[in-house]
Amino acid sequence: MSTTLEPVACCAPLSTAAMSDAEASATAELFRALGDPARVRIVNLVATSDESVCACELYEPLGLAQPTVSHHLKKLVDAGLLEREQRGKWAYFTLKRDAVEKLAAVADLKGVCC
Amino acid sequence: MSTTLEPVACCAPLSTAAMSDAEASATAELFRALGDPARVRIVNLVATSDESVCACELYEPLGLAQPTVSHHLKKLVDAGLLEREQRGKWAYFTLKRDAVEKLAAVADLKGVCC
DNA sequence: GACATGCATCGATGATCTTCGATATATTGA
DNA sequence: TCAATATATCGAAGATCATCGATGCATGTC
Repeated sequence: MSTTLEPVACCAPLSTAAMSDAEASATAELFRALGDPARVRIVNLVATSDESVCACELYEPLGLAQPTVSHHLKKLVDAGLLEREQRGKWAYFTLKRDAVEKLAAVADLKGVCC
Repeated sequence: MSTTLEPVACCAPLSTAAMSDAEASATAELFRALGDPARVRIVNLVATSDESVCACELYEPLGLAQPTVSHHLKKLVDAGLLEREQRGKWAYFTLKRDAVEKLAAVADLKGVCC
C-alpha cells in the first residue's frame, strides 16, 4: 500500500488547456461515478439529509437489494464523493467536502463559452 | 404514475429536495455522457477551441478510428452538450450554451455541505 | 455521369456494469 | 460462547458499452 508515491493525475476541469490522457481518464471516472440513477439518488439523499445517512436507510427508497446498494456505496466512496464512517455494526455516509468542490470545478465551463 | 403530462423530467441538481426517479435518471444520463475519457477529451478540445471543431480534427488527437469518434460525438450531441453543424461534407461541433449552465447547476452541491 | 471524400450506420467482439442470491465477516447482546 | 443483525464479498446472469472494419449516404470535383 504505497502512500507516498502516486501523482495519480487528479481530474481536470473540462476547460483545462492541454488536458492529458490521465487527466481525461480521471475526470471521466468522476463523472462515471454519478452516471447511474441509483448513485445519483444516493448522493441526493445524503446531500439533503441533515445528518449522516445509514446504509440501512437506503434500501427501501432505492428499491434495491442490500448487496446492490453496498456496491453503489463502495463506488461512491472510491470516487471520493462519499465518506464512510463505521458506528458499531452500522455504516454511515456523508458527503465529502472535497468532492463538492472538485465536482463543481470539473464541471465548470463558464468563461469558455458564456 | 406520472403527474399530468410530463415535462420530460430534465436532470435535477444533486441537491434537489425530493428528487424523482425520472430526474435521477436524467441527471445520471448527463453525467454518463461525460463518463468516458474520449468524450471528456472531445468536450475539452471543443471547449478550448476558439472556433467550432471539425470531426476530422479529432481522430488523430484522440487516437481513435473514425466510426468510434462519430459514435462519441453522437452521444454528446444526444446529451445536449454539443451542437452539430453541417458545412458541406464536413461536420462542425461547438459547445451548447444550455449545457454549460445545466452541467454547472446539476453538479452544484454547495450550500448543502459547505 | 463518374469518382473522391467526409461522415454515419451496421454488425460483431470483447469488456464492463448492474443486479441479486448465497455466503462470509464483524459487531452486539444474551 | 452462541444467536442475531448489519454490511461486505463472491459468483453468475443479463444488459450495456466501446471499439473498429465494412459499407452506405451524402457532398463536392472533374
